[in-house]
Amino acid sequence: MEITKKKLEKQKSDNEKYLSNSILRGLEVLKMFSVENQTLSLAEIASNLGVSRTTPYRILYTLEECGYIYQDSHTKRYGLRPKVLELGYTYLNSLELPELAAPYLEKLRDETGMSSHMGILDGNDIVYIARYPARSVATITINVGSHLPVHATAMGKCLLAHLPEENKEELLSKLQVLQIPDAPIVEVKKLRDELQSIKEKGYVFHKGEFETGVWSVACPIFGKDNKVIAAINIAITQHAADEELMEEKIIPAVCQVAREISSFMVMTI
Amino acid sequence: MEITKKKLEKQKSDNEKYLSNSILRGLEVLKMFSVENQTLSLAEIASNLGVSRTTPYRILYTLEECGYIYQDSHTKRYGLRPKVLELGYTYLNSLELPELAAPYLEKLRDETGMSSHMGILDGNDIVYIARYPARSVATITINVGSHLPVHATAMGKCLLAHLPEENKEELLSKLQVLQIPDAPIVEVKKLRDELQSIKEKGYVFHKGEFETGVWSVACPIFGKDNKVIAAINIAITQHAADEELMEEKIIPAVCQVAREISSFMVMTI
DNA sequence: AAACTTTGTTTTATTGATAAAACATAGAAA
DNA sequence: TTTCTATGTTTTATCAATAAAACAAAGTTT
Repeated sequence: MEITKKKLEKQKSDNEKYLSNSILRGLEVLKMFSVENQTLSLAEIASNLGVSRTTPYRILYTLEECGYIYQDSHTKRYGLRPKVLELGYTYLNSLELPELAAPYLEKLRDETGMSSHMGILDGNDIVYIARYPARSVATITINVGSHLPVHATAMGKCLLAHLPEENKEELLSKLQVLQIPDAPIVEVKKLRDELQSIKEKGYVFHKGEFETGVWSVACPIFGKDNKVIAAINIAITQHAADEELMEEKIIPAVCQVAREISSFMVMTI
Repeated sequence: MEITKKKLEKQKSDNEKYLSNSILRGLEVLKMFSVENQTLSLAEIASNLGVSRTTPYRILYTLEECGYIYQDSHTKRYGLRPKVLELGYTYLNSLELPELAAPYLEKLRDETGMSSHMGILDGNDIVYIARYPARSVATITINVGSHLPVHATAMGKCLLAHLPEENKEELLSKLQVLQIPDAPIVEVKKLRDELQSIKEKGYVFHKGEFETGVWSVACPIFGKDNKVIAAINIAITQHAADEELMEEKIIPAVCQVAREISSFMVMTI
């Protein structure tokens, strides 16, 4: 009993000794709001955090005072304010990537009539950094800033396939250990074979799989030294998709635009 | 002496009693990174915060552990990671506004060859929520998420002019009290007259002024009940601008697109 | 090479954040 | 209505975050 407690304390002082609960929870609160939950009550926030209502009461006071959230004086419910954009945009603005690729992605969207995206690697995830939704009414709704497990998306696999061997293996073993919930199970051997064939073909064509109901064609973008730096894709809802069209027109179009972006990247960055 | 201290303590317990320093500083650290300062050292962050190095040391440890920042193992310097996008994009994704206006803003950009933007009101500020940069090389670089004082921009004045009287006066008095640094001095009487004429004309044409070297044409966007909900603009660097072109082509084009967006807003939202 | 400066990191006393409890209020159920 | 439950708010004891100081290591200046 004594020993167990000591061990736990030891672990804490090794791994979490400098973790700040206040900051952890403050950021968690900001991330708690979503398209589905645009407003939240104090009780909801407290329950989501798994703490008493005192803690978020103070956090919410602070965030409101800073202008990141507002409180409806009648319903007492909280919601995000535009100022939260300041937090992420400093990062996005520091990237040249989406800016430079914008005209190409728009062209691709207009040529195919489907939504085009760009994503980069962040740990085990693909992060969407640019998005040009199809002009049609029913469109794909994966937004800029979204994170998805790298092995669950066409863009992710595409990026993974073209990574240097050492980085690829490191990521694969991490994915196997984690076995991320809601994502497909990682069978490393199978995945490794798939990545090999992706690398040879130069593109990924997903018909459904993880992104249920979505067809997706992805290609890698290369920078200096022929290193993969990003991926682009075209996505369309399954019921609007046509296999022949995809094979004959869309895949070549995505590959073509990816090559154009890559050669532009090599020239500029 | 005694009394002064007591007074200060009283004030604190009234206004700041629930303010959390940890959260305040954590968010300040995230905002400290910029296009100019993409990486920062512990000492720089501590000095910017005006505190000892211990505090940011802990904050940075926490933010790194959460995946919002990284530390270069060699230089020891810190930088933002893509995960910070998660903080702001939940908000942007909850807005229909930029999504619905996108095709119109793109059209406007392509017709004029200049950068188009959309902004909304947030307290005393205009926040940019959509941006379509000109396809030319030298372009305006006011990014989505940027905040500017409402009376310093064409979009801001445009929005302000069409606000209901009570809200307008409330904002004007706030602006006068604050006298925001780096922004033009607010002479309420003069500004009120200007807003009146803006409301009659229906657009704002800025030749320079606060946004030095930038010409800008802004129009209001109206939603249900004819309430102003946003503004759009076209911006171009001064040396590329042409007064006759602006007057004859650009201003009518912006007004036309603004009307189109407004009538679409009334129909949909 | 020696002294100085700066930077990152660790330790400890003090200050501030948190949880539990108590309270107030409002809406739902009896 | 009365009771009950849920929610927001305030108070106080405990626990975590902070500043100051001390330390180690690297880079500069002398």
